[in-house]
Amino acid sequence: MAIHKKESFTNKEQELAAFAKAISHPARIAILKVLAERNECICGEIVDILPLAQSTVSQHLKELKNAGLILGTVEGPRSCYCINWKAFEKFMAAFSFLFNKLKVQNEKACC
Amino acid sequence: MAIHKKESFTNKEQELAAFAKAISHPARIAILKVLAERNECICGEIVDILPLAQSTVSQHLKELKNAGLILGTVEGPRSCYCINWKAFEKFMAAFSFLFNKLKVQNEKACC
DNA sequence: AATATTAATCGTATATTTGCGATATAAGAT
DNA sequence: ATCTTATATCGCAAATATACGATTAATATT
Repeated sequence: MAIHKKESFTNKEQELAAFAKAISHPARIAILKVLAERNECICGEIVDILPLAQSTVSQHLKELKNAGLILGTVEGPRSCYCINWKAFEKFMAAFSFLFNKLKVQNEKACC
Repeated sequence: MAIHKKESFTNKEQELAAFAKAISHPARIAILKVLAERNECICGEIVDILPLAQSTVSQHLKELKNAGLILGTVEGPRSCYCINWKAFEKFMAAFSFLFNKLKVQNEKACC
């Protein structure tokens, strides 16, 4: 790749892309689903549910956390995660804004 | 990676992830924006607008097309693209369904 | 027919992602 | 103090993604 071109795009474009990237893996979607189903914050449970090694799950959790989609706190020897609904709503709004706004304009396909 | 684990997840999880992956790059979001702004289907215009080489833009267009988010037809020596609103709506619905449905259940964060 | 224009594809270099085992860390239990 | 238990991190291998220039293909133009 040699040169990063992502910087040439707008902040909004980058933010939306980063959000999409965070949920662009089925494992991370599965994790979000588990976290959303139980209000109780889980962690090791996710490892049991997903067909992935503990280290891999931990890595996916880290990515989701870095993207701001989940919150995590240490509770003794275990970690408690949950969905950050606010971040989620923010991104959903940005998403809808970008594409619904535009949709009203034209609607019909041309090809 | 050696072993693909994506197959271990549900179809819905994979579809949603694939959709997210398609829009997980700022260049592709920028392309979608351009296509949505003009009902007229563009192609070479995108190359002029984006800070990327023609081959790179073509590659991004291909990915968007493969993901079903845009439609493309050849018009003589040029290609005409436009947004596939139906696919977009379908995925937006799946998206909202997955996360809004769950959101109603609990709403409050626990961490 | 020869040339220009437009876009797709090929080949290639580099970067990033994904996944795992091994190890480290940190707190609770014995 | 030692031993579990739970989780994060490190180091590595393999796969994918990103980007570009060069080439090809297909159609208009001259």
